[in-house]
Amino acid sequence: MSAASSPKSLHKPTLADVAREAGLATSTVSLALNRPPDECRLGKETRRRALMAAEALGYRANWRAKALAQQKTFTVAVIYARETPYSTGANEAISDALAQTFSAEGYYQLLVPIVGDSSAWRDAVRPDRVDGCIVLNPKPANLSVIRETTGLPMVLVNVVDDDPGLTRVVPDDHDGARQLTEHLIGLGHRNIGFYFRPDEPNEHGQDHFSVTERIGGYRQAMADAGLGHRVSVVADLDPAAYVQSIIDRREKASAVLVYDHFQAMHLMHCVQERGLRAPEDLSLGTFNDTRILEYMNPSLTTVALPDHDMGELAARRLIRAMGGDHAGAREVRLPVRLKVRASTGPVSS
Amino acid sequence: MSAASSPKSLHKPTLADVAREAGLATSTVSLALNRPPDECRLGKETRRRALMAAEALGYRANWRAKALAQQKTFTVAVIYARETPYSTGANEAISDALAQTFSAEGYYQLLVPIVGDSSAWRDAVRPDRVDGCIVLNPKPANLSVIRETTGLPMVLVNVVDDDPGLTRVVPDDHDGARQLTEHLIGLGHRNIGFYFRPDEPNEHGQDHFSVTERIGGYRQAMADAGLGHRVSVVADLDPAAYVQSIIDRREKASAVLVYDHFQAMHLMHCVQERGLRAPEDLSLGTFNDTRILEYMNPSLTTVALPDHDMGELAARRLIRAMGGDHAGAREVRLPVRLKVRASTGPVSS
DNA sequence: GTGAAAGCGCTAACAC
DNA sequence: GTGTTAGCGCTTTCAC
Repeated sequence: MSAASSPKSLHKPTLADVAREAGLATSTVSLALNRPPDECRLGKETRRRALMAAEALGYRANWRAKALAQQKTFTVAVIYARETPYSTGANEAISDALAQTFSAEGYYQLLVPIVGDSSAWRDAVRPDRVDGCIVLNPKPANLSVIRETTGLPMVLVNVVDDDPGLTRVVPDDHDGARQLTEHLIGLGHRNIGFYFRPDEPNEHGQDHFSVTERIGGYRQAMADAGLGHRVSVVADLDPAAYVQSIIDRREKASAVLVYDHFQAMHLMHCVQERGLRAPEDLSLGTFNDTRILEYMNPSLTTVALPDHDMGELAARRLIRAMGGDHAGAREVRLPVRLKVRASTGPVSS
Repeated sequence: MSAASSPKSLHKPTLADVAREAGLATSTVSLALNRPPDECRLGKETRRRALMAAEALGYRANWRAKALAQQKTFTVAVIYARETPYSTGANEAISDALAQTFSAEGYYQLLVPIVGDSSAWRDAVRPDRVDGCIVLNPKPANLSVIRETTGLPMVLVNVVDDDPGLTRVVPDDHDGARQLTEHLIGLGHRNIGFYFRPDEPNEHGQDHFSVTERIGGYRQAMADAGLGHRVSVVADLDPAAYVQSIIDRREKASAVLVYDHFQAMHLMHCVQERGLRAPEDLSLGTFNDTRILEYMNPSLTTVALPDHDMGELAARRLIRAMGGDHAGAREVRLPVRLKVRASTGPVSS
């Protein structure tokens, strides 16, 4: 009688309420509710009584209590950099796939923006708060902090890192750049540039790994075609200035790979503003396949990353890891696909 | 001695460990750790001992246990429709503001996509799981389900609804459409159309409220200018067909309001593909201010919604509501701003 | 097979 | 001021 909380009509029913209703012990009801019929020895009639009572009271196990008792939260943290808003452009399909997969598997997602001081967001990534975490698109500077986050199953998405202990899912950016470059070479281009505009001089002076990868693929394709001496990577001009340098012939380029879709759109804008035409005067190819690239005039040739697959695969790997299964390759590199559209054409000079 | 778990070096220290280390009771340590010095009567020396011990052991309160004991999770659910991926276009700044505000206030965000059967996501929105929820951009069909979610403080973002019990933060879409229409009228246009492409015939046949609002503002501005008879809302043609109807003169329009930025880009694409020029042959204005609209050629005139403010305000209102403070207007309508760019110009005929 | 009881780790009354 | 104790609601040994 001491701890017997009376089943006030507005009070959510607890396990104890159900047990009383069914005339059983709480432990018995708990078993009936959580274990598959075969996995526990429970009288058929007993089980039925328990289930009926729960049903009758509209019982739902209290999530908080369950989390404490089971030492699990069925929640994963999705850590992302605020500079590249969650699900923008490249991240859109990734995050959608994460959401789909995790909710299908009964996991909740805690959205954790990396913002400011690391102590703030590190708070969310603790074993008593989440069961695992996905790290989306981190820059090297953040990665080093994240790497220290011990004791949590973790999968990195879209990051190349040489720490062999970390599981990661990445797109084959290197190959994408190679494909795009070869496509341009195939169109007769010889003077092909790579344009990239760093976000901002960040503290650690390190760009996202994909910059390196894409430039690498570009260089290699150029070298393979005997055009190594024509390689030109420009990273210190704003789009308008870059276009000007092409017009002035200081920069010789009939085709340009642009680091990402965003910069490509910006560059295209400047190109047309200065009266150049694409692809007649300049061919433009880029990375990421967001739908709006089709709506540009001309529509943009781009390297499509396997966003959806990356998200789904990362989620599945994490779920497995949280289950204790750490098998499989540390780095999974997924293939990309070149989508040729109107912004790249034969060299015209 | 009975319940004294030995402080194994790899075991996370608990309150009991700290208490033992400090030679105090757990309750005392709990007070010292959680209450501001003035709010509780604790010996200066005692408090110091408690803090030192916690520090020494690297103690962090277990989140799960705290949640159970306090009946709070310091987590809010952010419910959004998967059809409009979280943070795409219009939502980008909203979700960023939510993230900023909530994390600054110590709240976690649970990301809850509305996908498929409502039972799946309703699971996340229970008082034992989260302390409150934000509902982003819901369509009427979902809204009715959400409305039943009882007992949770809730703030709707970007939805007009006549249920007086629900707090909501909305942009003044009606006024935006009015401003844009007046802008076009001011440029000499008389035949001004409104173009809108429904997503898909959804089950309930209801469009997002902003459709109604924007068309309403457009109609009103036309009527106010004595152009009521020229109102033409087209919703049953795809962009290409609509452009064709303009070329054929079946549709008389020298200017068009397009429902959103996405459809506007698509329409612009079709316009240019058919050899029309904007704004010379057709002026185009739209809604939502995502950066890429500037990169279009021509850049697009648009009605910018107060995304950031909406997000921040919604978060603050929810935090207040979770604290028990339900004061303030049920509907907060935030002003929008017209951004005139290159896609709208004087009528040329 | 079923039930009693001991936690999970913390907070909050209430004695002392 | 500080310690004792009783929960928060569920899971899970372990007797019976």
